[in-house]
Amino acid sequence: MPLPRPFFERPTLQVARDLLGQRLVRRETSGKRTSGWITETEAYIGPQDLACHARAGRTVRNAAMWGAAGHAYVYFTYGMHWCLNLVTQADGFPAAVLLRGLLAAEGRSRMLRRRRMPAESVGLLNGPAKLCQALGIDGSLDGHDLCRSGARLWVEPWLDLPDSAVTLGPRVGLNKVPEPWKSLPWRFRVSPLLLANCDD
DNA sequence: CGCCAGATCCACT
DNA sequence: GTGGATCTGGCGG
Repeated sequence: MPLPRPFFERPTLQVARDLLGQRLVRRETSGKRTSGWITETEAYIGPQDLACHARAGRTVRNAAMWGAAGHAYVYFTYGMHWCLNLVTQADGFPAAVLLRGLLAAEGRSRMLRRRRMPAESVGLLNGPAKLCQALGIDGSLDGHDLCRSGARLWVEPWLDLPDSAVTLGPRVGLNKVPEPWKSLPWRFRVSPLLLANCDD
């Protein structure tokens, strides 16, 4: 059962926090599943957030972020990478959660193959572009409804983590973004100690 | 280990 | 024409 739309309609920081420990599931045309537990997220909230793609208003690229919660916002960057966001809050307000890291759950060998990595390797899903490549997520899923039955991509409830298992920090890769946006603690991670025994 | 250049597109200015 | 919510491999300490 996918997480329902009301989960995503809440404040973005809450959604980013609560997505940790839940499971992102991708169903391919073959019907096969690949999935992973969410270990790292970032919140991007509104036109005034100067790190958010919506800072310059609504564009073709960021249109999905302005739409209803519970949809995917998938964008292309650096000439070769896709990144996945989950749209939050009210229809008409641009906000989303960037997924930055997963722990492999189902379909590890297929994910390794898509990433062209040998078996036994680490670093399979620890990055926003890596997890998209591993799960086969690209621009064709931009605007995809994660809450509809028959979705190709959705989030399943799994673990509810206590606050003691969550670490906050500044968002990553915001080189030219001015303060205070650059340093706001809007990055959420499952505490590294809890993942110390886990490979990807 | 850490630092950094190069890869490689496309939406936006 | 520009530069990015990134990744990888190469190089030096």
